[in-house]
Amino acid sequence: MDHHDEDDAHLSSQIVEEEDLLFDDGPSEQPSLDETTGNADIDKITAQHSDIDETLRVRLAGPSTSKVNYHALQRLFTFIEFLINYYFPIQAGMDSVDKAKVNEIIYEVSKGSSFFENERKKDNAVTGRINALLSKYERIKNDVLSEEFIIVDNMIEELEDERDLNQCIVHIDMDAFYASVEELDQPHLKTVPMVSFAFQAVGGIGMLCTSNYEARKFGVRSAMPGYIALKLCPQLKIVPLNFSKYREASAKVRSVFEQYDPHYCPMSLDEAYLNITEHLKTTNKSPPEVVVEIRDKIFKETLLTASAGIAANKMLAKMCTDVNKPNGQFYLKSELADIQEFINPLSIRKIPGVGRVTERVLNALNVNTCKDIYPQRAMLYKLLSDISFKFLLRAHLGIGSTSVDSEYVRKSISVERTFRSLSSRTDLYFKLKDIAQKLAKDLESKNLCGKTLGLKIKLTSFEVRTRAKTLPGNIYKQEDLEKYASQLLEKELPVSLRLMGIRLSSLCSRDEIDQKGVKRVGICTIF
Amino acid sequence: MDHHDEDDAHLSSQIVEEEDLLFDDGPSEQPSLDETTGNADIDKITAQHSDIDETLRVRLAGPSTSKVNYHALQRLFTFIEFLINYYFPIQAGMDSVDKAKVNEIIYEVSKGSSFFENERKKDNAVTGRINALLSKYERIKNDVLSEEFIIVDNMIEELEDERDLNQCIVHIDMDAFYASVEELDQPHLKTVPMVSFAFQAVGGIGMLCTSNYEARKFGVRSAMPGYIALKLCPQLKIVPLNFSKYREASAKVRSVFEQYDPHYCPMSLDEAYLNITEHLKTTNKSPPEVVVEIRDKIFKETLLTASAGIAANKMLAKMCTDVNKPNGQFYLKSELADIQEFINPLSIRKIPGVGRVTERVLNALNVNTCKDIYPQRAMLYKLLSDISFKFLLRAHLGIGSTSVDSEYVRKSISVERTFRSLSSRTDLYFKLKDIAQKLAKDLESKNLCGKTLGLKIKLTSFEVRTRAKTLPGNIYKQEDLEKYASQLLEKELPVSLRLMGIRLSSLCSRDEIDQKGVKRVGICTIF
DNA sequence: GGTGCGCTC
DNA sequence: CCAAGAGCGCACC
DNA sequence: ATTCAATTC
DNA sequence: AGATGAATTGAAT
Ligand SMILES: Nc1ncnc2c1ncn2[C@H]1C[C@H](O)[C@@H](COP(=O)(O)OP(=O)(O)OP(=O)(O)O)O1
Ligand SMILES: Nc1ncnc2c1ncn2[C@H]1C[C@H](O)[C@@H](COP(=O)(O)OP(=O)(O)OP(=O)(O)O)O1
Ligand SMILES: [Mg+2]
Ligand SMILES: [Mg+2]
Ligand SMILES: [Mg+2]
Ligand SMILES: [Mg+2]
Repeated sequence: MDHHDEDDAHLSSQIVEEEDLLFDDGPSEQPSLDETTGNADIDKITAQHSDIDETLRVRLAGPSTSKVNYHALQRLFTFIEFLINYYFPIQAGMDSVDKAKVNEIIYEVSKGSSFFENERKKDNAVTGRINALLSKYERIKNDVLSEEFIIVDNMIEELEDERDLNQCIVHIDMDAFYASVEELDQPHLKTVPMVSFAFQAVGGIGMLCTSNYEARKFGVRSAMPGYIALKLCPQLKIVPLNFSKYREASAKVRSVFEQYDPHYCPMSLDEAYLNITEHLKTTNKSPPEVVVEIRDKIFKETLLTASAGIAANKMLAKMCTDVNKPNGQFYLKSELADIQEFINPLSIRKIPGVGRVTERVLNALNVNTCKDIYPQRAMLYKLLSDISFKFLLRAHLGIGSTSVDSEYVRKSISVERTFRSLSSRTDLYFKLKDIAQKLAKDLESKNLCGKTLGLKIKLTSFEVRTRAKTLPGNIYKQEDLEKYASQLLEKELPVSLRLMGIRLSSLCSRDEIDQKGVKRVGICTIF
Repeated sequence: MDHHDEDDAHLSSQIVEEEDLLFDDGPSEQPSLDETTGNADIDKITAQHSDIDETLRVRLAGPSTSKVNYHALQRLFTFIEFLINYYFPIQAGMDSVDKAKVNEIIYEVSKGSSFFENERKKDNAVTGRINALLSKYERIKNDVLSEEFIIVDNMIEELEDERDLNQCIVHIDMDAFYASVEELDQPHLKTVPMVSFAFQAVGGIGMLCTSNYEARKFGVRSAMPGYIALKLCPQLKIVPLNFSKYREASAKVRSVFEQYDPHYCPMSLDEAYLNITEHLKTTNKSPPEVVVEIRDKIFKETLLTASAGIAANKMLAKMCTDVNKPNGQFYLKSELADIQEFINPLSIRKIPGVGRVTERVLNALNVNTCKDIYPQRAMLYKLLSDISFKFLLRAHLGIGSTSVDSEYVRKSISVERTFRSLSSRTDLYFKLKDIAQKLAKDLESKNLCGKTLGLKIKLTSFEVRTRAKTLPGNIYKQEDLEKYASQLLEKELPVSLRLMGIRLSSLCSRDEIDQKGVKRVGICTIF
């Protein structure tokens, strides 16, 4: 499991400013976008659907949630039902359209590739984990577990003490951020031709960073390789990234946040938490009215739309943002009953921190929606780690952190690159040098050094390995990074690689180290 | 009935270029838009709903169709139903929201005004007409009418001869035209604050010409007085008209039409028919592909969106445009079966030429949707005029004119003005002079003169009267217009008026008349 | 030909 | 308190 | 301290 | 044929 979000400890990956991801290596020709080749006999593929590898199919569909937006749908349903009853009682009938078709296409197009085989391996590993869990589950599922129920219920009481319903937390997330920024300069991308955005070009088009809502209708999503996106949507317009533009837009947005909460906590270029409790005292607007105002200012400032969630804590606020996603907001009142009503029907996948693997695991344990957590609590307590279990309990109770703070201490820094597969030691060492150089530059600009050096390699089979060494003192120079990384690499040879990366952790500011790299004793240390 | 559209005779009101509607009379202060006064206790009004005056309520709601878009809804239903069945079997329940509420508010706000009383009078008149029809209907409804069936079925055979399925007719209509043009210059109008557009200012805000789709959610429509729109939507942003901008945009759009059909037939600034049969021979694109291309060019040219319908004739094409209205298109294949399937479920109100009165009449005769026309054909034949009946038959059969031609001969020209009520003869004659002057100017610019002069007056009670006189020769000079109009007005005095207008018909070009105003003999006359 | 009405944008 | 303006067609007289 | 897997944007 | 990059956290060893 993960739960890097939502702890007392600071939210993970808070910043990720995605600086200079414009590469200086590799063949930097613009990928020819008119390459509308291989238009895919999609219908043929679609026809022959089989049920085997269903879980793989789902996994291959990528990490994005999709499925169904319960609350938004709920509103739609009531409105539709009203129309139906009011105007005519209608009866219809049809079968599958989108989701399954998209998954099927991705599956067929992927089949056979190294990537595919590696994914199959991972999938099998998950299946193994699940089976192990299930056999434990089988053993206990008929037990009464009265002791466990007591323990858990005490635990819940303790967690309840964490609950703070007095803060008004807002989560704001720009809609299709990079895509929308591009549309500002090229308004024709907004409509009929649907666009999306290439990340990098090694051989082909590379990976997509995001897609506009037009493209999403075709199943085109973040983190999808370009060539698959083109199968799903041959007209797809692909445009290269312009980080500086996104950073500019982000700065404008943040200047608005600043006005409502000077301690606002940015989570990425397009996303932040605000605690508007204090601001509310200065106005007689209601929370949703304030948030409309914020989004309005953002729009006036950038011509970009944002969505927002308003709730008692960060977890709930984030979940609320999803409810009315493009260009909408959702206000969850800080009442126990409202919170329960909101959380219960949601798929556990909507909990931030529950991804596709955790979802599969929990589904196997008959936990599909948040309301399923409570009746299964004793069983989950026995099967999951303490941290994971408490994470789920908090989610089910709608309890989360309310601390919104812009202070941020980086814990690691890294550079990694994918390339056409290499095996020769000289080629590898050459690449490694580039990577070390880039990392050294980054360390320089951030005035950082670190004691733990990590090497990451990805085999051509997509298997990933990491090796690390904690050194006696802090390093930051290119030559040091290269030297220790090379030592780690040496032990892995011979290998055929498609990626290498270097990471430095156990960081500290260079101002704090003496010449030998040993960290000076902090002034405020306790002796 | 009407049926000015869809005949062999040219489509009515083809042009209506809405020239210089910027008034030179009346107090031309900009209406104070911040006048957010009288914010309406809407909920109070809404609470006390009663069923009396239901038809009046509907009438007061204004002429726009609204109700329900069957085909669009059908698609929505099937998709929603799929989601429901696929993800969870849900049951909901709710009551009235929009339509009824809007009608109720309009009704309550209008009640008591002169306008309201006049509308009530008209409504009663329609009720009377319907009752007369119904008593005829009662007498014959149990007859077998076998003769009539035979006659009608022969008529249908004849009409079938008119059917031409070999043309590809496209109807294109810009979305929320004036509103969208304004949004180009003021993009912030696009979203949260909803906008709409004032026509004229006498005392208050005047009439709205159109509203953007945001405003339509509140029930704000074309031809609604501003003060009612503000009750429905107090945040409504009202902006004055800028005809020159709309004309510019229209010209750009038409330049696109020109490329696909040089004989395209504009029906208004934002609307035209094209016959793309010839164009299709020059490409291997399908009709919908060509239309996507057209709409795409329009967008690239103007940044405005258009909707389109593609079908075998003008009537069907126009109906198709409505199916996917904002920014969409619908292609109806030119197959008998498809046409029937398309037409049958539609409300008769969707037939262009069937307005709110005809709808009420037909509903009273148990004709609600187009498919009801056929079984009722003998009855309708006996109750309606030959022209009206044939009009309905054609609509039901999906038969319509395919002639698309830009030639246009104007049949009348007029100027009319509303003002704060006047009664004194001197005031009235003074106004009449202004009107005559404006008409003389228009006649000058179009090089026209005419033989029939009409006076239109609207009493303060909203009762409208027209008087006309056909003169021995053609006139066009301000003094002549004024003289004859004054003679007609004189006979009506004393009256208290809110509008006067002068119309000239039986037109001909000034080049064709001799000095006495008598039309010269046409060169091509047959003797 | 004159008048009223319905329809369209 | 507050409901447009331009144009066309049909029905009836 | 090391490694791997999961998660997020 | 073609499947990112930066960062965090948790679990296991
Ligand atoms: N997997 C990824 N790899 C690289 N960049 C990503 C990835 N996912 C998202 N991003 C970048 C591009 C996005 O525009 C930006 C913000 O992400 P996110 O808020 O999740 O989606 P989005 O803003 O594009 O759409 P939306 O928020 O409307 O769903 O972060
Ligand atoms: N009484 C009226 N009814 C309709 N339109 C009118 C009226 N008076 C003036 N207009 C003008 C304003 C409109 O923008 C323009 C085109 O009308 P129309 O195509 O019916 O609506 P629209 O283009 O505003 O919206 P949409 O076509 O999306 O329904 O004609
Ligand atoms: Mg976003
Ligand atoms: Mg985001
Ligand atoms: Mg329009
Ligand atoms: Mg129109």
